[in-house]
Amino acid sequence: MSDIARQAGIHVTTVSQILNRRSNCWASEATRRHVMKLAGELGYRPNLAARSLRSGRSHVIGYISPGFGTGSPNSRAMGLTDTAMQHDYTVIVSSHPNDSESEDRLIRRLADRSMDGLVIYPADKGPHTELRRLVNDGFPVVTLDGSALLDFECDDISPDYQQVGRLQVRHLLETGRRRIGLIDTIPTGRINVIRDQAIRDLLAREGLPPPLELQIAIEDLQSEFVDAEPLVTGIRACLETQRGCFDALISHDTLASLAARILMETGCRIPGDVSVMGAGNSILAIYGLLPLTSISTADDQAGALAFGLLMDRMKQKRANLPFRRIVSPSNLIVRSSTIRT
Amino acid sequence: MSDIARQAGIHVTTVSQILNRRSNCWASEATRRHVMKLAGELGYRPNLAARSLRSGRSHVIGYISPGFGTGSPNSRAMGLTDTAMQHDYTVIVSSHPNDSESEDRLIRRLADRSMDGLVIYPADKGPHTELRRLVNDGFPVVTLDGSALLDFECDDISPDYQQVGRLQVRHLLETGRRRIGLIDTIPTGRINVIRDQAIRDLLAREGLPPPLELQIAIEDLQSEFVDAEPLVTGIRACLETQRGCFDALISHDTLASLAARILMETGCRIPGDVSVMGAGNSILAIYGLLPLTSISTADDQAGALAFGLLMDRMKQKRANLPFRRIVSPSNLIVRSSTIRT
DNA sequence: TTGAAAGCGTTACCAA
DNA sequence: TTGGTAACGCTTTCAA
Repeated sequence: MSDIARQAGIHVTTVSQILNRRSNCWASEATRRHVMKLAGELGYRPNLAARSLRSGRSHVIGYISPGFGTGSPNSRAMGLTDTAMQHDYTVIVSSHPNDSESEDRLIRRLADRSMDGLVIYPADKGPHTELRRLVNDGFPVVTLDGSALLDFECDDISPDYQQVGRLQVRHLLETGRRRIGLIDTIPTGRINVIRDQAIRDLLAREGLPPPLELQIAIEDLQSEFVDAEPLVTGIRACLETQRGCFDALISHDTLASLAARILMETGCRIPGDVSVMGAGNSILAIYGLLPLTSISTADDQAGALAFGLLMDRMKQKRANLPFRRIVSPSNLIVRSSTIRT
Repeated sequence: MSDIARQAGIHVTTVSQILNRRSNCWASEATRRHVMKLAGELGYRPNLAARSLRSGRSHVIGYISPGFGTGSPNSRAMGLTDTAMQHDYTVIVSSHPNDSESEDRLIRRLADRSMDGLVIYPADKGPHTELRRLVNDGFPVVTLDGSALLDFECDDISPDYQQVGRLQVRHLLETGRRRIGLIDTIPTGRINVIRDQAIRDLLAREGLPPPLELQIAIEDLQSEFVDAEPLVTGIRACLETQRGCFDALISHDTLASLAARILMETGCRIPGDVSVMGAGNSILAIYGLLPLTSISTADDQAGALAFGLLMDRMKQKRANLPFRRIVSPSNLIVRSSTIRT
C-alpha cells in the first residue's frame, strides 16, 4: 500500500480509503483511477491479518459441528461456505467428537482468530460453557438443531423434526400401512425423541395402535464409513424377533438401507410386504440400489440461511436484535421403497 | 499481554518469551511461574492476527478442492483437519466448481490470509497459474491427485489408479469373469484414463479380449445429491444395447450402484449373472442395499500424509527439499456384489 | 536473565 | 478532498 502511495505521490491513508470504501468513496475520480491502476500493476493484495488486527473485524466465521463427513452437517457446511464466499467471508470448518470440552476448545481457538461470527451444531450434551458465554456477550452466534437442546436463547435454525415424523407416518398411512415400526439405535440425540413423539401422537390421534419400537443394541455409530457389520448384526437380531409384526419401517437413510437389505435377505419384498422409509434424503436414498423414500430437510439452504441470520447480527452494533428461531421445512420425497411402480 | 506484564512488574517482552518458547525458555522459574499464573487468572488468549502479522507465520493452511461434499475430497478434508488440529494448525476449507479461474481466486484469498501452506486437489484442467507461481516461489504446496495432471514438479499424494484398475480386473478374473464392461460417463478426468488403460493392459497381457467400453452420454455429474434420473436414463440406454455382452461391470460406487439397480430391474441377478464392482469404498458400497465390492483408497490417511509432507516443507527455511510423490496404496474390499455367499 | 525499541500492514480519527 | 498520527497486539533484535 505504501508502494502505491509513493508511486502515486499521495498518502497511504488515501490509498486505503480508495481501496476499501468502494461505495462512499470521496477521493477525486482522477486519483482514484490512478490508484486502482497502480494497484493492478503492482499486484496489490491486502494483508488480511493486518486489517483484522487494526479494524477488529476478521471476515472469518467459524463452523463447528460433530463431524462434517456426511449428511446434514456436511450439506450445511457446504451451503455455508458457498454463501459466505459470495459475501467475501471465509469459513473455518472444524469438527469434534461430540463432547462439550472439545467444543469449548474449538470455540476458544476460533475466538483467538477473532472470528466475526459462529455457526455451530452444538454437541449433544454438556454445559456448553463457551457457547453460553459468547451468546451472553452478544457475540453473533447461530446454532443448528440447537433449539430443543440449549437452555439459553439464541438464533437457531432447525428442521421441524415433528413434521419429519408426521410426513413419514402420513405417507405410510396413505399407502395403506398400519403396523409401523420405528427402528433406531439407542436414541442419544434429541432429534429422535422429538420425531418419535410426533409419530406416536399422530397415530394416537388417528385411533391407530402405537408404533412398534425397535431398538438396536449398539453404542451410537460415531464413525460412519467404517463397517456396517455391527449395525447389520444388531438389526438382524432385532428384526428376527419381530418378524411379521410390521408392514412398514421408519428410520433414517443409513439404517433404512441396512434394514431393507436384511429384510430382502429373508425373502421379504419391498415395498410388496414391507415399506421402508428413510430420512435425510442422502446419497444412499438417491443413488442406492433401491431408491428410498425419504424426507429432505434442505440442509444446504439451512447453511445459507444461517449465514443470513449471522450477517444481520454482525451488522448490528448493539446486540438488541431479538433472537430468532427458524424452522426449516421438510419435504417428502417418494421413491420406490414405499410404492409399487 | 501488557496487562500481565504490568501486574507482574516485568516487561511485555519477557511475558511473550515465557508464553511462547516453552522449550528453550530462559526466564527464571519464579517469573515463569508467576506469569503463567497471571495468564490463567486473567484468561489470557493470544491474538493470532497480531502474531501472524508480526511473525509472518499464520498457522493456517489452506485446503482447496472441487466440492468436498462426498467421497475422496471429503475424507481427505477430514483427515487433514484432524491432523492439523493436533499440530495446532487451522485449516481453511474451500471448494470450487472445478475450473482454473475459481482455483486461482481461492488461492489468492488464502494468500491474503498469509497461509503457511496449501493442500490442493487441482481442477481438472486449466493453466493453474497461481498454483504454479506458488510452487515456483518455493511455497509449501502438496497436491492431491495432481501427479498425472500438472506439468510442473510438486509434492503430491495420489492413489495408484493403475493398481485400482488391476485390483478390479484381477478380482473379477479370479472369480471366473471374462467379459468385462467398463462403464463411465464421458471421461473428463485423468483418473479414468489411467485406470482404464491399466485394465486394458492387464487383459491384453492375460491374452483376454479387451473390455467392453460403455460410455454414458451425459455431461459429467457435477452436482451430486440432486437427482439420479439423468444418470439412470443414460445407463439404461447404454446397458440395453449391450445386453448379454458382459458378465461383469466395473465403475465407481455411484455408477456401480445405479447400474446394479437397472440390471436387477431387468431380471438380472447379481452376482449370479453379472458381477458389479465399484471403487471408492463409499457409503454406498458399505451401507447400500447390496454390499458392493469396491476399492478403498484410504483417503483419510492421505489427508494426514499430506499434512506431514507440508510440515516438512514448512519447517524448511530454504526450499532445497526434493519434491516427493507419494503413491498411496489401495485395497480390494470384497463384498457380495461379486461373490456368492 | 531481562528490557527497550522498532515495526509488521492496516485503518480510525482528526486536522488541514 | 487529502494528509498526518497513532495504534491494533505481538515478536524480533539487540542492548543492558
